[in-house]
Amino acid sequence: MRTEKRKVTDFAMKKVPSQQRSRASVKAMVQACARILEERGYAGLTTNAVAEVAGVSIGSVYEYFPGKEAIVARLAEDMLAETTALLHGRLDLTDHRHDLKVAMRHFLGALHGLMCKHRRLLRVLVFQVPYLHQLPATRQLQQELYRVLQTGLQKTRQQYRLKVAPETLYLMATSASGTLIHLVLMAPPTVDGELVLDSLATRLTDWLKQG
Amino acid sequence: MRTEKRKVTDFAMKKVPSQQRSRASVKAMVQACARILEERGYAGLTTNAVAEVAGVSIGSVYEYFPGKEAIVARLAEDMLAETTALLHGRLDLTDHRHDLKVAMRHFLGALHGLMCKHRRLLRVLVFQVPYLHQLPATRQLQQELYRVLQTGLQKTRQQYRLKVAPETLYLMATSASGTLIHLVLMAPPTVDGELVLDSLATRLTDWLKQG
Amino acid sequence: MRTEKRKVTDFAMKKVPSQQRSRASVKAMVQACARILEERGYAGLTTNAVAEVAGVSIGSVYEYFPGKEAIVARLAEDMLAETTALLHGRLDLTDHRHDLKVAMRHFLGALHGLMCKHRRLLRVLVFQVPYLHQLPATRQLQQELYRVLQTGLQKTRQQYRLKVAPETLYLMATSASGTLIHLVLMAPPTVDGELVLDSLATRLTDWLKQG
Amino acid sequence: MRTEKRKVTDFAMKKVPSQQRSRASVKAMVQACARILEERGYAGLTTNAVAEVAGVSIGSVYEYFPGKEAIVARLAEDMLAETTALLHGRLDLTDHRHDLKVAMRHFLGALHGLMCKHRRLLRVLVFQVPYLHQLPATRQLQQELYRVLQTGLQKTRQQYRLKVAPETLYLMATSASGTLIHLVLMAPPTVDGELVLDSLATRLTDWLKQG
DNA sequence: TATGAATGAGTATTCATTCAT
DNA sequence: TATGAATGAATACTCATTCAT
Repeated sequence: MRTEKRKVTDFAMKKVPSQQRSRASVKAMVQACARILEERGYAGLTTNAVAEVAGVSIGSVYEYFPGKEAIVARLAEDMLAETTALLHGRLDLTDHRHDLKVAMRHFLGALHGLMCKHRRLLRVLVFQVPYLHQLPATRQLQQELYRVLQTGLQKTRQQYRLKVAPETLYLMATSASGTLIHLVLMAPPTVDGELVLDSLATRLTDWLKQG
Repeated sequence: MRTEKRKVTDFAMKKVPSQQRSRASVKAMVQACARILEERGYAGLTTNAVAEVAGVSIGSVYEYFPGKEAIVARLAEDMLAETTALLHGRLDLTDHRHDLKVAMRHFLGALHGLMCKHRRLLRVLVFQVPYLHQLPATRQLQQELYRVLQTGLQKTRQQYRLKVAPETLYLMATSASGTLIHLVLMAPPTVDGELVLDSLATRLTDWLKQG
Repeated sequence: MRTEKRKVTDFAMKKVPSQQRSRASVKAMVQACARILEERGYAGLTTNAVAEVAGVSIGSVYEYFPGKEAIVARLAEDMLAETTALLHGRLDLTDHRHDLKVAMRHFLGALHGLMCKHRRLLRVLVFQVPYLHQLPATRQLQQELYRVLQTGLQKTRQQYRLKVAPETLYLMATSASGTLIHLVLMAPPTVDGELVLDSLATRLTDWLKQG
Repeated sequence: MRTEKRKVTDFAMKKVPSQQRSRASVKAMVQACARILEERGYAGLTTNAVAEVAGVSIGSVYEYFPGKEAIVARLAEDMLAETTALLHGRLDLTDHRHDLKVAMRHFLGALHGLMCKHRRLLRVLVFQVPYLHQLPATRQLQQELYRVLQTGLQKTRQQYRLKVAPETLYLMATSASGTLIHLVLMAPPTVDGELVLDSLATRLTDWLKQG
């Protein structure tokens, strides 16, 4: 029997590990996936490589994941969780500050730090994974960012009696994230990140006050 | 990208060999397929085995065939051609004889001989190949057999002023082919094939005269 | 210690289930085997699939069976038992009737009905299971059929004072079973099964009276 | 003689086509490359596919390119040329206008139009080609953009007596290109591109006047 | 006994690349 | 120069079977 191929990327895990042993295995696989992406790029990510680096058999990989795409999806989810946790923490900072610009700077700095920490991995995810934007985690991250920005600014806005048009908010979000991506992944080493962040925070704040 | 599997058995060749070299390669692959089926059964038929036995690279196999099913299909076509050639020759015999029973006996004998020649291969094709009845060659063979029988008997019928109901013809065909298959593939060695063929010819002839 | 390359298939159960629960499990496995064969063909029959469909663990499957071949063998035995029971019942019919043709028709009808009931399963068993003819149940079934035919006809023969040569009996048996197989598994839907059975019964009876 | 495990990608053509026919072949290959990237993604780009779609032999492909990376590089160069030509044209517009904001809007609109025209191809290049940022054309494009922006604004600046810090220029460039990429490749269909461009032009102009 | 996590040999298939014609 | 047949290393994925719990 021949088999026809059709693109039906499946990002869900086949089975959720319940026992302790299997949970450790799955964790090792996801970590192996991250390491391989960093060191060899997406072209170097093979299921066999994941198995080898994780120290499990290839059979075990397919026990839990339908293919490497699902491992990447799981990795993205872990990164999303880390980011979300951080953002929520930084949001509190926003609340307690009276200076909008300082709060903004903190927010950007936190994001920037996290992105730098995973720079190599991020570069591969952004520039090489063909289905990154179909990943549930990616969609959630975008929503999350938007929500955090909106909620955070809402309070500030009330404080400052600011009104922000949705258009402006969208522009701010893309402008900020675009600049951060650019800064982290593409800027030449001569560029001083801290200065760019300062400048970005200033611009965004001004923008906001005028929007 | 994951790929979904759907049963879409493809029996057609990917490419028809045009150059002499490639035609020799394809022939070697089909012969290898036959040998492997005989010696290891259908479970032993792998594309890698075909390549190895044929003395070509695995890449060459996939150059011409989409999968092993297509190689089997091609083998079946070659066997069909051999059978058809034989039947047509034997049909002439039918024409020149005046004794219906003798003609029938010759016809059955010829088929039986051919089947015995490929006994091992036939056994595997009939009892192990899951898609044998979907093969174009199988359908053609059935039609061919039916046609040969019909045409051959038509002349005899005119000679003898016999009338044969379609129901009877179907029964004769299945009865004959069933018995032959049984005789060639399943009969214990104690059974005397020649006697069975004699008896079958007699029965069929009587049947015909009464039908 | 001989290690054969060619696996020597083992059709026997490892352990006979004694407790009620074990027997239920084994029954579930065999039924799962039947369902899978019907729905996915022999290529789809894996020990893991059997375990899943049967709702038991893969470990339990190997507790009772040395491999999937033994499960198929067990399934064949169950089918043999069903067939034997039916045939014996139908044989009684033969005894009480005075018309040989009617009795023969009943016999064929009963067999045909049973085969139709398991048509899909039968098709897979006959055309895909490589070791069907090595199965104890298959051999027994053949013997049983032969025996039933012989015994049944013996009485009839005495009644009618008929004498049947062994050659004829063999031909009748293969002719009948071949036609039935053809009718159930390969006939186009345009063929009227009842008519074919009528015709077959007539022929066989005539045959018998002449044999 | 060092043999690197990690293949050192070669982006240069093996041979520059001199004859007319060769030039047509190479053009066909590059166009085929573009079509395949659009329709099948980078994973679908194989040298064999390029040859087939271009209607040339696989041997010819390797006659001119050392591998598919070089074909992509050549494609990128063609796109660079198209972009450069357009930008230079739009730059003239900037010169002749008195309203900075309108000029900026035209500039952004022109870029946006070009990007939309190649949206599918651009998406694959940006998000799937692992070596996009190593491509000579990519580096040149960045320089070109920066240069155009700098030159264009220099004149405007003189006109308006504006002074722009390098930091601000960098921020403007990344902010603009990031927003455009986001708009063209990632924005949900609900986003009104024209409005975003208006807003972006306004912000950049204000930014400039304050910088 | 029963479970199911883990194993890894084995199979199908692709695709960059060479080279005889 | 151009062709395209041939190669084979590399990759995805399955499934029979074992064994610690």
